Amino acid sequence: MARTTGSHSDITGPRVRASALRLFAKGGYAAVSMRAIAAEVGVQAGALYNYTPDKQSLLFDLLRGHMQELLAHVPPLSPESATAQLDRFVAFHIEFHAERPDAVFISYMELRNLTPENFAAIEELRRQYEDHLESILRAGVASGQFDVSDTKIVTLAIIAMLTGVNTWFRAEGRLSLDQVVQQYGDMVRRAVAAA
Amino acid sequence: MARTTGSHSDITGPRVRASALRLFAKGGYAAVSMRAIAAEVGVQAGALYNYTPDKQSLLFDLLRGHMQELLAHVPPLSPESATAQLDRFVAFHIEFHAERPDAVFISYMELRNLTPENFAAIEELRRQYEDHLESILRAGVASGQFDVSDTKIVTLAIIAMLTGVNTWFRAEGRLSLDQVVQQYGDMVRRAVAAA
DNA sequence: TTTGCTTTTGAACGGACGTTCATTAATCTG
DNA sequence: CAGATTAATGAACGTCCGTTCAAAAGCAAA
Repeated sequence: MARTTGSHSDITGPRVRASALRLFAKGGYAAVSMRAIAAEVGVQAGALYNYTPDKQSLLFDLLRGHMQELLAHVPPLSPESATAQLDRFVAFHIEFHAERPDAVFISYMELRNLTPENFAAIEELRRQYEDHLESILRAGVASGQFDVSDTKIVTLAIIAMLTGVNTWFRAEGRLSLDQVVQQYGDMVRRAVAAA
Repeated sequence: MARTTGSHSDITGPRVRASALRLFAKGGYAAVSMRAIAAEVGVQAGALYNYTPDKQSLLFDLLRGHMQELLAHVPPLSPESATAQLDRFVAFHIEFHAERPDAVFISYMELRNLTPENFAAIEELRRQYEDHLESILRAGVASGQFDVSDTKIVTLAIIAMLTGVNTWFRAEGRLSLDQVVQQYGDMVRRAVAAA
């Protein structure tokens, strides 16, 4: 046997990435073999190398793609009030992350399995995202809407809190995503608002 | 060669656990081999099996030990004001976690490498810790000191925020641990305080 | 229908993995 | 000092790993 009937790179390529994402999220990069990914796609291990030069690139491409999509969708800074922008950021972060639990998970868990160069590239994208939120906080401090003594720390605290939603939120659970967004919006607003 | 001069289980045992903790935190459970742990201890791989029945037990014992120590040290509920108890909890959580970055790290990252039974045991300990914070929040709501509509969510949000400190805090950094505790105490207090 | 391109197979490579165990040396007990 | 106990070695087990590649087969254009 060799090429199989109906095989096309336009179909197999996305399936390779989807299976790798799912399996890396479930079992961890180091514990998932190329053969396991191939089995889910329905090909032999050798065929994966038509779609990635190696296993490391497969991981890196997934993380970079996720971070680039995150940056592409974050609501841009605007002349609106800082409070409105912060509300919008909270809603965006929770909703965007809720739609991509696997990608979010590996973006936090598999950083240490990147080569140093690949790690640095992802960290740079993450820093850009953090800077975005910090800009909103700075604007609020400047306008007197927020009372925050250290915008860097509060940035990291807010992002950690929001991303934590992914560890427990289930669409079929007690609360709707909208309710979660409301609750976290309240907490964040109160944590930074000027008296 | 066989038994080496100066070898004692009282010495080697702790060194095995310390090396496993350090290497699991640095490289991940799946990526760290028994031979790598043995090399750091200074023995052959076979000698590790005097101290653990297998690799999985080594991981589980580290996680369980960490969670048990956490529960043993958390300030007990008291008749104090809820606000004071919450402040104390925030300080405790940040300080306890800052002292054990490796154990904290593997307790979050390596859960999926536990067998289902071992995972359930750790989750139960974690639940106890979360319940402790939620009891403080409930007490504050009952006394009118806190305004929190969903104590479960706020519990998870606070713990995620506090644990996030470990991802960036460095003792030699810009802020002292005391300053960090103050900042997070402020944020948490404002996020839950009644108007 | 032929030709060239695309896609996959399946075997093979060397190496690393967790774990076991007979053997042996060091240490402790009395 | 002798015997019992403890602790480690080092080789071996079967298995799986990431990756390579010649060969083969499906597909598309002429």
